[in-house]
Amino acid sequence: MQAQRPEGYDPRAFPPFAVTVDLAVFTVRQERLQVLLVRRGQEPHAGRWALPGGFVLPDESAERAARRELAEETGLSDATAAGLHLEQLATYSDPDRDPRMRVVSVAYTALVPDLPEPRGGGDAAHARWLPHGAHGPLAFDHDTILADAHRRVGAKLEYTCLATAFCPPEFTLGELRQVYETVWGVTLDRPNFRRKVLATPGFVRAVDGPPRLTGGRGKPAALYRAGPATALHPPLLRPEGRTG
Amino acid sequence: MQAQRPEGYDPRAFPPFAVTVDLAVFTVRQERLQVLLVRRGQEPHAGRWALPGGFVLPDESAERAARRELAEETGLSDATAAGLHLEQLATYSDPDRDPRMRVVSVAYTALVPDLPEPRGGGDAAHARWLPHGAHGPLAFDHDTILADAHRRVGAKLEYTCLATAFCPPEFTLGELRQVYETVWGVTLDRPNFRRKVLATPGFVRAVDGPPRLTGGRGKPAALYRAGPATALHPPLLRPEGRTG
DNA sequence: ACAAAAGTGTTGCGCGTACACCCATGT
DNA sequence: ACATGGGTGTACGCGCAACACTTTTGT
Repeated sequence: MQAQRPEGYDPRAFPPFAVTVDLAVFTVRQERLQVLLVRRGQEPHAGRWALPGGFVLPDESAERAARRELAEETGLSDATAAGLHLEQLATYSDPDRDPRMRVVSVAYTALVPDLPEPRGGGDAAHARWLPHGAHGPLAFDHDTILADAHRRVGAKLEYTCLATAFCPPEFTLGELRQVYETVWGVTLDRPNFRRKVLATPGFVRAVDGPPRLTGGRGKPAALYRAGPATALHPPLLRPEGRTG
Repeated sequence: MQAQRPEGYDPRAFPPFAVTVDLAVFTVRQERLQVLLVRRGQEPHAGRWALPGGFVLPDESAERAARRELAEETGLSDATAAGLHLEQLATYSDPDRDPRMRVVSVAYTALVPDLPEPRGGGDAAHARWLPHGAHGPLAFDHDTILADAHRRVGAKLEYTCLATAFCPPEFTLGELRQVYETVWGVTLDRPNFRRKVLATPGFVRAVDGPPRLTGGRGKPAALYRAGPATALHPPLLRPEGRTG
């Protein structure tokens, strides 16, 4: 980019771009995929739901801005939010995506476990979890962003160990399987899923202490923690055809 | 992002961000992976190689800016450049990535066939193909961008039909295999590769007319064109372990 | 004759799929 | 007793890796 530059470096000489971050935050809750959304109070798109987000400040990277916004919107402490999985998705730059001015937005995807309902500390008073798809059309191009994020998350479950990011620190294999089934919208064969996960070194580590717990009815299940592995080899392919 | 906004909409009220695109353009040439680079004439990083790129104009999206720059740097007509594979990679926004001012750059990856050496029409006088790795440290954070691009391309070859983007309109299976071997840095079993490609519906279509051509010594090979398929199922996994 | 690359055949193993079956708990 | 979910075992089949082998060109 810095190859040849038509004029000097007076910042005012460049078209005024605003740079923001948008967050597509997912969780699995009540056997449904849920998205963190805020309700817009002003035009444009007043009354619609939108992805949380905000401006990138002059001295922070987009990643830092995204993590800051994530902490604010979820109402978690910065320390807790620092441990959440956050990943850059894509940048949306259509000149008309915001009618007010030129806004380029770097979208991030976050995967969080089943957190308490966000009682935002001040800034994000009405950030709420909504089931994915159970909200009307979102503001701006956020429907596109959300669809891209969902596709990305579904694809990454196939070849990474990302699914543990949806789970609490200790979880059962049934809960982990629930993540896959919810995100993909399919049902998986329980025995095969179990073998697949346990056969992948570093995916999960068994908790040896009290090796069982109940999730309601049925036989108590062993507990596991996320392992050090990040990649999944060979991949855990979802049934049926492609997603794209 | 537009959820709550601290002040009005005077563009001057926002920190001055410049938004640019950087291009990681790959080709396979002489059995090597080559990258399109420009030499910097001014500080900072004068004399170093850098990725081609430029500013996003006020009324164009980043994608359009990238395609415009691609046409300029390769010296191709807009019509030809419009057919090239272009894909958003990621956005780089470290506050210190450019010492002059705050520059947020959206990086794109392009895969092109073995084009004639770019004799840039004016703007890009010294854009050149260099073998990947045969250039010193690049300017700014372009080493990071290039490494990310290479990793992305390698991964996408596994589960997409993208490899044909490196090939001319008609190509032999040997040339297609060369793409995989060059990008991955491995050697593939020829018979198995052939079967794998031909068994994937829509990956390639045989050219029936004059069904052979010579690439030097050896038996003449049948010619193929890229098919309509974009995904590759099941994937064509590279040998050995992961890339990350 | 030899090298080099295309194309065909064949075999065996690994892994995933699809089941059947037992175990432990709540109602 | 029965439903529900956890955990173990097993058999079938597809896909791929790893060869051997033939064909067609250039030198």
